[in-house]
Amino acid sequence: MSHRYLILGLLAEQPMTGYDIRKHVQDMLRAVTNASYGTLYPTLHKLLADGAVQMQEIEQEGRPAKKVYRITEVGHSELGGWLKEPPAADNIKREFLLKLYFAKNLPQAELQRLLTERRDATQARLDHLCAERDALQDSRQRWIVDYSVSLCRAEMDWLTQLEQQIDFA
Amino acid sequence: MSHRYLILGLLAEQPMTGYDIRKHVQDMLRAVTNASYGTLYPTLHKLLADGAVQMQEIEQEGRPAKKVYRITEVGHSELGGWLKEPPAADNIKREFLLKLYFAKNLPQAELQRLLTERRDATQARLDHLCAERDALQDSRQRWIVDYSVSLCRAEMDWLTQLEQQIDFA
DNA sequence: ATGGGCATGTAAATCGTTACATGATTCT
DNA sequence: AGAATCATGTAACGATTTACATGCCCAT
Repeated sequence: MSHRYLILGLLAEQPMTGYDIRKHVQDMLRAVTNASYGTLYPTLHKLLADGAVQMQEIEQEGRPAKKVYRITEVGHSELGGWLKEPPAADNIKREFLLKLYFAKNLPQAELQRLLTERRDATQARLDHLCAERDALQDSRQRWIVDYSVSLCRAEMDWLTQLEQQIDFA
Repeated sequence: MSHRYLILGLLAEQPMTGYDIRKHVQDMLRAVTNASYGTLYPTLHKLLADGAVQMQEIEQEGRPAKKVYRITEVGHSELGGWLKEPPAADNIKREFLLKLYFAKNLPQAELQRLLTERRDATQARLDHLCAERDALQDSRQRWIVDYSVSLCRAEMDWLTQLEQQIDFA
């Protein structure tokens, strides 16, 4: 997935800095991507060079100026074109699952640790999502969070079953 | 995720060709990665150069020889080391979700099409997984398939709810 | 004073996809 | 005849991560 459209779409809602975009990615769009600054800033620069976004430097007291980006007409039409195309298939890498798959080469204690840590991480994520969800007014944002919540819950249930199977084995 | 360990792990179970590995990825390990030949073959060559795997050319009648790879002691110990480390976080790209997030810039018809196509794809995947599951003897393989089934079901439920919300809006 | 949040970025290295190229066999 | 399966690979390109570099403010 090109992060180009991620940025364009976010800027279509409101002007933002690169830092803001990164936060949105971490907060709302975790289930979409995990883009870091190393991806985001260069893409922003490219978008600027292509005329799809504009940049305005805002002076701040006591800290360096920040660069606020906003989408242009060019950017809008590019976004529109992309939205109409069918989405690319999901691309997912789950190292955790791979280790589980190879678990027979592992002592039981290690296997249990793997599952426990996964459970803890998933639970933490679920808690965070649920807390976040209540604060949202925007329905689309709720859709995305609900998606993540559903998947987390499904994974928790699966983990529970798995742990039982392993305990009785 | 380095596909290095994926290959090592598969070869730890039985010797295979690059082609076989690719099939395993498509069949059992869809939820883990989607690596293609362009990743797999070069990684295999690297592993061979590093002495982590061995290669044996098997002549075949009526078709070109195939190259069967098997893991070495070096490879085993590298795999063992990797297995003990905590897994990297999931790395996820879901363009579909991103388009949904930006759906307010889209006419309702497009939105519905997006959801319908997703539903169809997910259902097809679910059917395939369920059929596959019944044929499995290996419990670890069932774990992975069960994981995928759980997530697919959760997504189907979420889609149903979403579609209802949109119809009444 | 230490760590976290705000805020920007770059460079190197690696990772991965896509599209191409080849060729025989078997199934429909 | 045409498609699928078996079987190998490469090259070009694009995407992404990681680690680094900088610097101020605020709270503990």
